[in-house]
Amino acid sequence: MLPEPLFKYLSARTALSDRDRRVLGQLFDLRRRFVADGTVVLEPDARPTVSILITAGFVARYHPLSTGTRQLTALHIPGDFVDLHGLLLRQIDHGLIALTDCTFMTVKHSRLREFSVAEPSLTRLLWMSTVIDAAIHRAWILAAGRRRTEQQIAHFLCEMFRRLTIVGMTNGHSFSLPLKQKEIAALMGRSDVHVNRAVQRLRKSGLVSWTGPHITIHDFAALAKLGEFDGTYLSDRVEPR
Amino acid sequence: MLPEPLFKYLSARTALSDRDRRVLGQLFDLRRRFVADGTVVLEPDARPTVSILITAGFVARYHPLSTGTRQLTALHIPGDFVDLHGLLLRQIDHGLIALTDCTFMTVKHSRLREFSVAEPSLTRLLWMSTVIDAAIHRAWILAAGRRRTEQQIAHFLCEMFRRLTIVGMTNGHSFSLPLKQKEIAALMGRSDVHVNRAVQRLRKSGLVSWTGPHITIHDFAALAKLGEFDGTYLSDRVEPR
DNA sequence: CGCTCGCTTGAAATGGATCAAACATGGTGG
DNA sequence: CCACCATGTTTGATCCATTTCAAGCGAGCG
Repeated sequence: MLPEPLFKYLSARTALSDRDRRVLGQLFDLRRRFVADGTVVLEPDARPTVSILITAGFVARYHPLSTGTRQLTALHIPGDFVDLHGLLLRQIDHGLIALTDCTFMTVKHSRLREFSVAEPSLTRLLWMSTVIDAAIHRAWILAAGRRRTEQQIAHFLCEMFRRLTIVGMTNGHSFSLPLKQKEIAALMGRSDVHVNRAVQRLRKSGLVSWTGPHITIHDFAALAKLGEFDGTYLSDRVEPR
Repeated sequence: MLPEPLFKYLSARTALSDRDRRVLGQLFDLRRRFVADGTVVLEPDARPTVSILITAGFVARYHPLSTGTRQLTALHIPGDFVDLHGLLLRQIDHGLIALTDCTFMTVKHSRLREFSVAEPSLTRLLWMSTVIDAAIHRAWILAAGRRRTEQQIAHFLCEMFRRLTIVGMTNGHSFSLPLKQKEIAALMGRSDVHVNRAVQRLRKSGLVSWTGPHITIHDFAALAKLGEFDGTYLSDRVEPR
């Protein structure tokens, strides 16, 4: 069966027929993979032969730094194909690390290659998902260039809220973001101390409640304005393909 | 005929047969497009029906800011397909602006869709080019995050040198980068004044000569070390597909 | 010759990094 | 049940990177 989060991810962007669902579902290997919080899912110089779909948990792309630490450059959630890149590029430029306990499904690259011959229209949907990733990257470049960390985090919260909503992981205006502030800092490319202060300022502004992993956005419009968030790049609307 | 820069771009990543060359070449519309420096090639909310390949000149992706200015988030050079995104996503989240006089070739989306049915293997090559774009974006997120401006620029120079070399636009250790410092600042997400000072420091370090658009890298290895540049993400090696 | 544009310089204000320590927590073993 | 530890969050102080505003410089061009 087509994993539920992927179904939601795709359904938010295009109409899927029953056949599409069935055919896509047949892509995946039967065995699921479970990994614990903190596991390196893919080493930076690996040459994987399978692609990974997240069905539960959070995963980050990381780049090793000369200081020995890692900078995170992307955050992936259930429904995200984290490693289609490996199908197109033999050598991967980054690693993947689980930020929570996770469940994956996998697809063999050989299977994906057959699929691209047999199902060009559905293949374009997978292609689309990598293009959305790129759009998200550009939004992050933009946000990183913006002046205040507070705005950058506001933007990040808006994005996560929208992405999590698509896969059904929000509850009203609330959602769970099981990341340490240190990890958020690594994602924002800022120091953890500074991120902490920015978070506190956001809380004081009354736009969001944020205790531990539990986040509630009280005023999405205002938060979006603060972070200059425009969700167009997430392409979450139903369109013909 | 297959445009020369695209041929070089692809050849650096995979082996192309004569047939591949011919079939790819037939993708493009016969008419070329010429646009002048400063032209907005694509408005941020456009819904293009063609994709654009750069055959000459430099193009940037931009995002309008609330201040009325534009931040640039990517720089594209000859051989780059700048707008395959439009094929996969109906609504574009950013604009394209010519930073120099440019020449383009275009492909109709309808043509690309047929192509993806008829030529799945070559389609994966186009897909690959969008995945490389994403990898470049991640490298920029990284550079914008933890690095000082000087290092960020060093990284940028290394990347441009490698990318321009692939499409045959370097001459020994020299190349032409016809961008104003203001535009480079917009790409780096930094102020123009600060970029200027960082450039001066780079010049003083003796690693590069840089007068106007003319850049010479005297010590690539040292520059790469400074900018923590690892070109893996550009995937410029010949690999089977 | 004077104007414009892009590059350069200076000084003041601020955001963010870094180092170091205090303050929660929940979890563990005694 | 409590003392203790580990982990994550918060606070404070200092230093440096970067922005902003403002003005000077130089080359190319009508």
